[in-house]
Formats: sequence, structure tokens, C-alpha cells
Amino acid sequence: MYRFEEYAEGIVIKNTADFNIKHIFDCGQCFRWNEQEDGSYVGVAYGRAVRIIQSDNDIYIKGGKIEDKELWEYYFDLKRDYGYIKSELSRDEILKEAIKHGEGIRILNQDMFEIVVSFIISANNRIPMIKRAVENISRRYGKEIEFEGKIYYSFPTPDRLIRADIKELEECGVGFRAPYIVDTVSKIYKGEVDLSNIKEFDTDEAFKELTKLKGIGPKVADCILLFSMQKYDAFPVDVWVKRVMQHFYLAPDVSLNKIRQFGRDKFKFYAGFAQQYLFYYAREFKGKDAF
DNA sequence: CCTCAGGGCTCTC
DNA sequence: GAGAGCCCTGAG
Repeated sequence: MYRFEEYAEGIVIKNTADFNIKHIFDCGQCFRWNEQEDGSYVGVAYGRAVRIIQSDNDIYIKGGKIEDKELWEYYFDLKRDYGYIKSELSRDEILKEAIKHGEGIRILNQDMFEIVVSFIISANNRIPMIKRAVENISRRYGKEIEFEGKIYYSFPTPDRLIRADIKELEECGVGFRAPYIVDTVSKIYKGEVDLSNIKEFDTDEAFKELTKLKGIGPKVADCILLFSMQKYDAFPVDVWVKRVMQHFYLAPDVSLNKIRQFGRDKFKFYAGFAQQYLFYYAREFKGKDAF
């Protein structure tokens, strides 16, 4: 069982299980963590700038405060037994292999508003570009946070991002998605859309509500559900998951919606976890001519 | 159900 | 240097 302790420069989570910071931060669920030369990750979550350092099963949160213990416990989804989920999913031979590659993946509990905007930007985009745009938006509309002598920025809240117009967002590098962001942020700001309320719906109802918003199609909605609303039966199908699914399970011409349904039916309430292992697996093979 | 355009950047040729 | 493709969506 893990436990939190304080140390000179922050807090440490001792004795974690199924926890690998590289797997967690590189499995496509987050855009604000950057790997450093020493293998640690620096990033901002819920307005806190910290450095995450892994030493075997101990996770150091440099700059972390002990009063935020519950916040980090929630963020890293520590209460969930990933060992059990993996053993269930390993009954499928392909998942068993995929899990070997990303055995330390955990699904982060991220801020809903940040995830909505970040994944609108993700549409037909590349990860470095998404990261850059999210960073630019944070720098322009977020709050300053000082850490290790540098200035970092929190992702803006709706009442701050509402000030952004299409032109400014384009300058941040979001491209043709700028009007979608303006529209969706305004609906959230005005209360026409209440993300906390949508979170209480079941997965299908929440999916319907989210896809009503500009810039949110099936794939982006599934990402929002999985990465910020704890809907673990969601199965986001991006190009990578599409490739693995068509290679291992389905015919090459099966539609995205069919793949989504297949994944949800096959993996049930673990579909979202399966998707993460498959995504990480697929990207490991990038350029290796596997698919 | 279908097709297609849509920042801008990077990889490929 | 052109062309394809990108964690895809909206419009037709």
C-alpha cells in the first residue's frame, strides 16, 4: 500500500504499484508534462507546478505540498487497483502483449475544462503542436506560478479564457479550431453547458451532450469522458487505435464507429483502460513497420 | 451513409 | 519544394 511522506523539497508517494511516469505521461492523455534530460517530468496540474521524479516504486513530487495529498491521490488515480484491471484485460492475448509495453499506465483525473479545450485542439493535429498551443493559451490567459526559479502558467479557467477572441486564439496556434473554442468556452461560461452536470450522466447521455458542442465529435467526446469524467467504458478511436484494432481484431475497412462499438462491447467497463494500453502499444511500433 | 476542406508544421519523396 | 498526414470535425 502506498503512503505519502514529506521530504526536504516536497512530498513523496512511497511504495506505489503499477505506476510508471513515462507510461503515464506518454500515453496520450495529457499535454502539459515535459520530460527532462534526467527522466523526470515537469508540468502543471490544477494550478500546481511540480517536478515528478520516479525512483523504483517511489514517486517524488518536488514542489508538492502535503496539504495537496488528496489532490495528487485523485490526480494519479491511486485508489484504483490497476493490477486487477490488467489481469482481467490479459485474458485477451493481444491486450496481454500490449500491457507488457505500458504496464505502468494510469488514467489521470484531469480538469474537465482544460481537457475539453485541449482535445478540441487535438483534432487532426500532432502532439507537439497541441502541446505548444495549450502552452501558449496558458501563458496568455492563465495565472503565473513560480517554481524552481522559473515562471509556469496554470491552464485558464472559463472566466479568463472567455476574454480570448478568434484572432488571439489563432495566434496561440490553434488554427481553424479557434471558432470552435470561442463557441464552446462561451457556452460553458454562460452556464448553457455545465460540465459537472454532464459528468453525472451515464456515458451515452454524457456523450450526446458533449457532441452537441462545436469542435467535439465522437473521438474528442470519448477522450473528455475518459480523461476527465471517469467514464471508463468510453473507447476513443484515434488513428493509432484504429490501426491496432484493424490489424489485430477487425477488417481494414471497418468504420470508426464500428471499431468504437466493438471496443466497448469487447472490453466493457474496462474499455478505456484497454484503449490506453493499445494506444501506447501502437505508438511504440511507430516507424517499425508493424502495421 | 458519404466526401471534403480545414492551420501549420514535419516527415517523406 | 511539393505532397501527405496529423490523437478529427463540420458542412454539404
